[in-house]
Amino acid sequence: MEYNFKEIEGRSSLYWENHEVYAVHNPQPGADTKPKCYILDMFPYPSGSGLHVGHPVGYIASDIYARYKRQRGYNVLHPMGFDAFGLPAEQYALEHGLHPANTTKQNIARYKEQLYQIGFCYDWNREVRTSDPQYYQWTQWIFLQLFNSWYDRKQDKTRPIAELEAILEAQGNAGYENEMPTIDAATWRSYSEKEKRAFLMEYRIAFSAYSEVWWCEALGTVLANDEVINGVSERGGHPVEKKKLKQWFLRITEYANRLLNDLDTLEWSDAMKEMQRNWIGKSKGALVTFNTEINKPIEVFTTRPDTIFGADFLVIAPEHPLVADLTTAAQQEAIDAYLKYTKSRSERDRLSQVKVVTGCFTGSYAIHPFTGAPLPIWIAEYVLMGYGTGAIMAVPAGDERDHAFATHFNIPITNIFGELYTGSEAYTQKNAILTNSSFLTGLTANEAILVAIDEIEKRGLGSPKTQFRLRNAGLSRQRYWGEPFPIIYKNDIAYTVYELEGQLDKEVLQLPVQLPYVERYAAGPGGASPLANIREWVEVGSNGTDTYLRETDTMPGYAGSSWYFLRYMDPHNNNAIASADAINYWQQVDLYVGGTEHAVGHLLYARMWTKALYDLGYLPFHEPFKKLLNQGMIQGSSRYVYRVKNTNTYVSFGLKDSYETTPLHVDVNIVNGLILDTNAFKASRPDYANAEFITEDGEYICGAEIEKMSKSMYNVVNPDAIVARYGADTFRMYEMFLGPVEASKPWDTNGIEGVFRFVKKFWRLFFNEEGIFYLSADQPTSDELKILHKTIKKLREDIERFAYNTCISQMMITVNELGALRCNKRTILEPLVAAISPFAPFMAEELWHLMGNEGSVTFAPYPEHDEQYLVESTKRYPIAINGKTKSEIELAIDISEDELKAMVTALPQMEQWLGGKALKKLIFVKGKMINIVA
RNA sequence: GCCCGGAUGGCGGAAUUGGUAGACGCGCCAGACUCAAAAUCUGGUAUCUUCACGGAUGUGCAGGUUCGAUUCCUGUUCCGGGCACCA
Repeated sequence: MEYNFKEIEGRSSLYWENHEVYAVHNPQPGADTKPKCYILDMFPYPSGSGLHVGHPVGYIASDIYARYKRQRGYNVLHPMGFDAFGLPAEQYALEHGLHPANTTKQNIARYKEQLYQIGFCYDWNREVRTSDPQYYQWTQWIFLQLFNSWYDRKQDKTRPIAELEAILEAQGNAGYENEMPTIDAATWRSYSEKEKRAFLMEYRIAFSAYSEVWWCEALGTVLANDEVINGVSERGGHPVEKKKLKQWFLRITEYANRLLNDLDTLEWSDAMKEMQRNWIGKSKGALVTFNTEINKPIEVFTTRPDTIFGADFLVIAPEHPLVADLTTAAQQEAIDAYLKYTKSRSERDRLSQVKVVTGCFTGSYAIHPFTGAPLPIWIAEYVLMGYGTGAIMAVPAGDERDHAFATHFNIPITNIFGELYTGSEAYTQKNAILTNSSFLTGLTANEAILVAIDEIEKRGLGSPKTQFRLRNAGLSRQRYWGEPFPIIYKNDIAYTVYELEGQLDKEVLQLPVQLPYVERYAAGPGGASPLANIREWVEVGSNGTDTYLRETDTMPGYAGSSWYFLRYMDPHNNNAIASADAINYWQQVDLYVGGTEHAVGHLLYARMWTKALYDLGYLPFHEPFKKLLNQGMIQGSSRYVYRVKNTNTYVSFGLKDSYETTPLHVDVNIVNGLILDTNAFKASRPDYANAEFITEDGEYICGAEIEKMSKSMYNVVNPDAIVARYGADTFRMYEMFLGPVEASKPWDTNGIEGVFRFVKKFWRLFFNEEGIFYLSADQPTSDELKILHKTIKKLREDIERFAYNTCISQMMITVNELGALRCNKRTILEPLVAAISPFAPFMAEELWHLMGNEGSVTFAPYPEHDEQYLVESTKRYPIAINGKTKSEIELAIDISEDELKAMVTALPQMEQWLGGKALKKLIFVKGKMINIVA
């Protein structure tokens, strides 16, 4: 029987479905069961264009591992779902008038169809969609936990806000100030409800605060930072302005240290950990207070307190609260102009244009805390209010930016590095011995830092301080297609829906707070979310004295994706995010597979949510993803045609240099290798219909280029077409055969033929010359056994290290060797079917049943190798002269060194190899090689 | 600028701990089968040199350590990714 993948794959799919082979069960607590293994893919955002061949790489890699682990006896949780809230769907809705709920549903259906045919062993009963109210009620629930929590810095732990209230009530906040002033219990008790709520807001993990957004009047919407380029909108180039809005944030900065330190416990790539470390950006330094002429002190943060005697001026951010006070009348006009300039600049602009030095003198001076020297105070855009204290002491001799600034504005520079400072550029290394630095003179940086901080503290000028680059995460979006906040403002004070119980109708206060249906997605008044337009939804009640209004912002994409791995454990639970039993059983994700583009966003937020839920007692673990595997990108291989200038004639690649041509992308799907299907080309676009070709030997040869796989390059290859032509098993294996999972590599449809041939050869081993399924019951030979056991050993080793490309190479070798031996013995082939099953599950399932086995090959134990079949009696040793291999010799494996030496030195070629020189040494590494040193 | 990763035949890649560089596949060449093609099968295929046996060179480049280096060290070039006036 010929290998007919369509029939085989249809039958296997049906079998899996009818027998619910992929259903995963949570065992009863305490039951004696298999060990668990949780293997997770980063769930996709279902875009309108479907999957291309680059998307499934990670899914196939994790699927192979999941199937392997099942065959090794694990209870494997391997689910899939959809990150279904998000901007593109809303943008599409704005442009086409289609409701995001509908387009999202359609896109998901398409994705599922594509995923289904590739044969992933997902338990679709556990599917989650972040836009499903049954799902997002728990996203809202977690938000409420975060709102109802604060961070206890002493215990380094998230605690319920009620416990903070009890502390305030009993003793005030002494010892628990965080960023707030100290108050005593009497003061707290004297506060009004509004004052108390405002005070607590400064402690909550999920809190609200004023913050700026980019508002674009012409587009009628709020824009993200990267949608604003050079002060205008990316789409359409419309003017944008900053608007101050009250927004929700997560106090992720409280977790900075733990997020940093716990990286050491994770099996992630060093690159990935490093990216997170950089993002968190811990730096140690000191806060130092500089008094000013007007007696309003400025606090600066510095990582180099050792260079304090080199401080020649201060720079504060344009947004610094003291700017107005410090500006003298003479400088007022210049400062106003500069502030106007910085207002027009996005933070991205301010941080990216490194070469341009701008700034403005306030007219005031600060007083150097040690020398008493007057230091001019400047404002400049390179100092950001959001980092440190928004003020720096500028040390031009030791900092490049400060140096450029001082040079640009002709500010005199104090040299504190002796000859190491040349005057033309700053000396930033820490190995200098300080000069001209009072009590620090003669010390190196690392010594001086300690001495300086000590002295600063002694004189009450400041204190050591650790600063993080990480900022609190914005949780508000002025958008429609996201989770509504379960928050209601009673007389402008934010309350959770639960807190208002008894004051409003029950339905209004229930989770989920449903996203209402809208017809229009345009922004609400003053840059508010589209939800603000729906008065009947927003205005949930009024009793004459109190007004109740819903929060109209929605949550960003990362809200739903920060905890989805928990929901898969118990996806239909209506009483909790997942039952405690389910969470205790499945625990951390053992293997998480996804792209590096989520290095900081998603992975950092998910880690923070996990830590908060752990602190609050909902989880028994504080890191979500134990091992992380990053799949590389699949690049596209573009094809070009060369149009002769001002004609409709196209010249083949090899002849194009004789003409003046314009290279044009041509759809890779109408090119076979490099040969263009000229008829398909003519049919592809009306303006190509009359195209003429200058060919080479009758063929039109295209040019080729490796580029990103994208629609605009016409190099997108759809997996559906590949599966239709070669079958899913071949597709799965070819994706893996291309190279290591982590590496980026170009897609080349041509190469798939090799894998397709291999699959057909594997299949043919099970059929006799008449095409009848036939396996022999004969005893296997030692050669056959050796092939089998060598293969099993290699497969097990390579699967464990995710080297699937070499697994497939090994199976190709195996099939070639068994084919040469015409081996059709059941004892050899049956274990091979089980062994290939993770890679080619459809074919394996079919063969498994043809061999008369009951049940699915999915649970067939993965074969084990037996060393006894791999023992060799002899070994072909390479003989090298001075490290260069010259010859080979076959020797008994257990030969002694003396025997070997006698044998080798007696070889007739010895004289020639030594070339007249004496034998200095003979190196023999047992089982490896022989080296003759002359 | 800083941090991380990488560079091996015409192409994708292999070599797991310092021990026969180029496994496996694509492509290409030759042959078998065929009226022919497709499919399939067999053999060859790093480079230079030699009629051949063989010899020399060879893992981005320049050095070093070692009996022996794709692998370790130093420097350097190029490519990819991330971060970026972060005080």
